Amino acid sequence: MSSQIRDQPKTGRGRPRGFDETAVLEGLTQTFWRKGFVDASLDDLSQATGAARASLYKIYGDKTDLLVAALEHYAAHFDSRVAAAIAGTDTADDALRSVMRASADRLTDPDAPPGCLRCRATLEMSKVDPRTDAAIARANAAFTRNMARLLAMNADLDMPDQDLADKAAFLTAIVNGMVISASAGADRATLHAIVDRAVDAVRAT
Amino acid sequence: MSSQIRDQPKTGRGRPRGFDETAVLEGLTQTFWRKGFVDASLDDLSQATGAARASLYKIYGDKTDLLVAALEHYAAHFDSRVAAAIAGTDTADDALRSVMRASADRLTDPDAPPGCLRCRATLEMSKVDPRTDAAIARANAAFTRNMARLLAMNADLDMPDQDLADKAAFLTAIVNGMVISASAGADRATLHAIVDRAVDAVRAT
DNA sequence: TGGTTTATGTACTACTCAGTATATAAATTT
DNA sequence: AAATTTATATACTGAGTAGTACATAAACCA
Repeated sequence: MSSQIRDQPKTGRGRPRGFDETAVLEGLTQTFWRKGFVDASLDDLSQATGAARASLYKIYGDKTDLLVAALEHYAAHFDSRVAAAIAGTDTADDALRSVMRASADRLTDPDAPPGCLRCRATLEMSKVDPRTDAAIARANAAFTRNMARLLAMNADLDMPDQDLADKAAFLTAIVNGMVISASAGADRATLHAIVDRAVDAVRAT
Repeated sequence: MSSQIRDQPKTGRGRPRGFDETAVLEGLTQTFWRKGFVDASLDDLSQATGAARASLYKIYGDKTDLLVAALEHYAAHFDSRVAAAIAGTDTADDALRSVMRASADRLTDPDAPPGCLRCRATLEMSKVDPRTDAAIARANAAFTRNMARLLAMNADLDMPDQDLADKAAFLTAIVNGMVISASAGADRATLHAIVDRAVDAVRAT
C-alpha cells in the first residue's frame, strides 16, 4: 500500500537503476517539505533524489503522484515514531508527552526542514486535485488516529468514544498550531509550555 | 501606517482612477487568501481588484508589496473584530469564546475562503523575502497581542506576565491549529469542542 | 482650445516550468 | 556476439508568468 510505483521491472534485464528507491522518497519528501508543491521544480526533485527526470515520470507518474508518494512516506515516518514511543514507555502520558515534545523540538531545530509537509499540503493543496485530496485526507486521518492511540494506551475503558475523538482532535489541532506558531517564530520553551498545557487539559477530564 | 501606497496624486489632476481603493485591498486579500502567493497571478489580482495591472504596479510596487498590503488589511480586520467583541461583552470569557467561536464558524463556512491568509503566508512564505517576513511577523504578533488583550480583560492584576504570554501563545496555537484541522475536514462541532476545551484550559489555572 | 498630468490598455520581453520525444548507455538473454 | 530490455541524457514544445514600454484615454489648468 505504501508504494505507488507504476513500473516494476519484471526481471533484472535492462540497464540497472542508478538511484536508491528509499533515497528517492527521502529526496521527494525533503524537497516538497522545504519548497512546497508549486515551488519544487522537477529539476529540484531530480537533483534531490538522484533519479533522472525521466525516471521519476516513468516510475511514479506526474508531479502530483510524486507529492502523493512523499506524503505517504512522511506519514509513515510519524507512524513509526508513535509506535516506537508506545513500545518504549510505560504510561500513556509519557508516550503522549514525549511524542509531542519531540515534534516541538523538531519544529525548532534549525537544521531540520521548517514546518510540516502534511500541514503545508493540507493548507495549500486542499480542493485542488482529487489525488492529493485523498493523500492529504489519509495523512491527516492517520495523524489523528495516532493521537487517539497515544491517548487510549491506558484510557478508561468506559470512556465514551466521542470523548476520545474530541481529545484526539484537540491534540491534533495543538500540533497543527505549533507548526504555524513555530514558523511564526515561537521558541522551544514556548512550544513546550503549550504541550504541557494541552496534555494537562486532556488529562483533567 | 496601514497604507503602503507609493504614489499619491497630489491633486485631482489627471485621469481619475477607475477603481475603489478599499475594493482593491479586499480583492488582493481574497485572491491571495484563496490561491496563495505563487498561484495568484497578476491577471487574477487585476481582475479581482478591478484595477488595471499597470495601476497595481504603479501604486503598490511589485507582487510582494501587494501581498504585504493584503496581509495588513487582513490583520486589521481581525483587530477590529476583537475590538468589537471587547466592546460588546462584559466578561473576558465571553469575549474570548465568542471570538474563537466566530473563527471556528468562519473556517467551516462553505461560502468563506477556506483557511487563513496569515497562516498560509506564515507557513509557505517564511524566510523567502525580508519584506514578507516583516509583514508576517507583524500579523502574527498582532494576533497574539489580541489574544492577550482578550485574556487580560479581567485578568488578575498580579498574574505574572509570563503566564499571560504563555496563555496567549497557547490560544494562538489553538486557532492556528483549527485552521489546518478545518482544511483537513474537521466539522464545526469538532472545532467548537476544541474552543471550549482550550478556553477551559486557560481558565483553570 | 491647447497643454499637462495621471490612469489604462496592449504588446512585448525574458524567463521558468511540466511533460514528451528521441537518441544513447548499460545491463541481461539467447 | 547480437538482440532485447530498461534507464538515462538531452533537447524540445507549449504554455504561463512577472515586469516593462509605450501609446492612448480622460480628467484638470491656463
